[in-house]
Parts: sequence; C-alpha cells; structure tokens
Amino acid sequence: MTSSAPPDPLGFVRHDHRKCEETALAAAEAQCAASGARFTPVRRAVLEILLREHRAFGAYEILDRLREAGFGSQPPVAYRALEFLVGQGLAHRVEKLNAFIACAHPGASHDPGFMICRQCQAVAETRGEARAGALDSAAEATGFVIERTVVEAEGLCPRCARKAAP
Amino acid sequence: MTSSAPPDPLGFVRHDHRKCEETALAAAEAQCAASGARFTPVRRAVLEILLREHRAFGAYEILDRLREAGFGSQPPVAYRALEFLVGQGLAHRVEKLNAFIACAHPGASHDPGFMICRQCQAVAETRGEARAGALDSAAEATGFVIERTVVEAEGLCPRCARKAAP
DNA sequence: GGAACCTTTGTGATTGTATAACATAACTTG
DNA sequence: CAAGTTATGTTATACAATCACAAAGGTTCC
Repeated sequence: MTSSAPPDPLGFVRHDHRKCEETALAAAEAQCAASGARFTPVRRAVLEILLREHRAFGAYEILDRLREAGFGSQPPVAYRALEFLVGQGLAHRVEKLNAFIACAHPGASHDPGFMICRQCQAVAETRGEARAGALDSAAEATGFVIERTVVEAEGLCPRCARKAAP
Repeated sequence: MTSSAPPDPLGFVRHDHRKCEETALAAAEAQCAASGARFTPVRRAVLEILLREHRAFGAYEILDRLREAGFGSQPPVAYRALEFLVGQGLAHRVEKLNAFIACAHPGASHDPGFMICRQCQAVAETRGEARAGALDSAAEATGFVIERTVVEAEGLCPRCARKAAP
C-alpha cells in the first residue's frame, strides 16, 4: 500500500455528468482563448457530441450528428474538427477502435491511456502518464526518440466483469 | 544503472536478415506442426511477405503481392491469412498504422509493444511484456479486467534521430 | 475406394474509415 | 478595404474490413 496518486478513471464511475460536460466546455473555451486557437461552431459542436457519453465515437457517427445540426455533411468536416480537438488535447483518438473520445482531464499533462470495455463500450481514460515502463526502457536502450504513445487496454469494465463472473 | 534484462528491439539494428527470415519461417513451421494448425501456401506466403522487412504492411499491400504470386486477390484472402498468423502469435496488428507485422520473437510470451519510426517507417517490437505500469495500477484500482493491451510508441528511430539532430 | 464431414480458399458485393484536391467563405492584419 | 491566412464546403477516391455464398481440398471412418 503505497500512497501514490490514486488513478481516477472516469467513465466507469457514477458522477454528475451535466457538470462534467460544462466543466470540459469551459476548459476548452479557456484553453483556446489562451492559445489563440479559434473555437468555432463546428469544433464546439463536435466536442459537445463527444462529451455526451464516456465512450468513443466513430467519425461517421459524429458526421451524422453534424448533418442533423445543419453543418456540412462530408467526411472532412468531421475529421478536421477532430484533428483540431486532438491537437489541442481536448480529445483523443482511440486507435483500437478507430474512434474519438473527449479528453477526461483537459489541461493536464498528456500521454493518455485508455481502458476499453468490450462489452458495454465504455471507455475510461487513465489519469497521469500512462507510458509503459518496458517501452521507455526499450527506447532508451536503442536510442529511439518517443514522441507520442498509444496505451490501451481492452477487457471488461468493473460493472461488466461483475455480471460475467458473479 | 541496474542490470535489468536489456530489451533487444530488432528492426533498428543491423543484422543478418536472411537468417532472420529463415529462423522465423522455421519457427512458424515447427509451431504449426506442434499445434496441429495447417501452415498452408497462402499463409506461408503472407508470412514471407511480412518477414521481408521490419515494418508494418497494410492489408491491401499484402493483397497486391498475393495477386502477383497467383493467389486470390479479394480482401478476405489476405485478412484470413493475417487472422490466422495473428492467432498463432506469428504476426501482430499495429493499431496505430492499421497494418500488420511479423512477430519478432515467435514463441516468446506475448503482449507486445512497438516502436514506430514516423520517418522511415521501420517498426521494432520490444522484447518481453510491454504492459504499462500506469494501466495496470489504474485497472487494479477500478476493477477493470485487462484482456489485451495495445502499447505503441511513435517517434524517431535511432538512425533518423541522428539525421534530424546532428 | 468412396461417402460424409470439416477446413480452407475463391469471389462478388458491401460497409466503414480516411484523405487528396480544389473552391469558397470568413476572419485578421496592415 | 486589400492582401494574406485560416476555416469550411464539396467532389471524388483510396484504403480497411466484413458478409455471404460457392467451390475445392483434406480427413475420417466404414
């Protein structure tokens, strides 16, 4: 039992989601204002879509909702907004799912990790650096320069695990 | 400076690649014989393609080469062979690239990690378990049950890093 | 040997994911 | 407001993956 910082994987945990969304949007606004980036209507709309649930959304699902909301309905519309959000650290790409998710800890340092439930599709982002020890040591040993990492686990979330093995 | 087991990331390291391919093919044959799996011509052809270079191959690139070699040229031909190889642990899927690579350590325990050079496309597989510490502790803390992990780093391989910052 | 069975391969068609290329609109700055 | 930059819209296309069904090849057992 060490007293290391306890991970706080949102998404598997009951919480006031309304507040969750509001906070994230406010943080996004603040950050864009600070960095001089333009938080345009499409970009905001995409972030709002991503924030509605703690799961990953495919680009075409987002595109459908953009169309309904009166935005352009061609793939680049969604991909460009997503690229922007990912660039700002306001969203992440979940490689294993070819899909996107709102950042659960905007503002915090980044190199996120994800836990993906294969049963209910919930996705939780780990708090803090997820960089693998084995990767870091392998990189150091060979002189590989790490720029970005992908760290994802697929399995069963607490709730689904309980159901599966009672 | 501890004396921990040194990782051996093939792919960034000069080596006798001819021997590398032969060894891997022999290992594949042996393993399939042992497990009763059929190492058929298409499957062998795909593994040979993957073994030619230490990088990841897209399914359609593999498909092209299969066509040239006289095999069927529809996507399922490639995907089925790849599925077989991945199932046998003879190849891996690199999520970040939506592509496939021959296993660099066939027979060894699995839960591989990859280092991907964004410049020259070389990919090296880490030796040993790449599972991230932060992931494991986050999973433990929440009760998430990990079944598979994706651990990948994108950056510059030693050679390209040297060129970039002399 | 051959009938019944199972696994593997071939093929056509379709869905999902992602980007290139180019035109237009809107915002910023001098 | 003119010029430059950034963002959006739209067309077309490339790449990734799967479904469904038919045909071929091994295996088993009588």
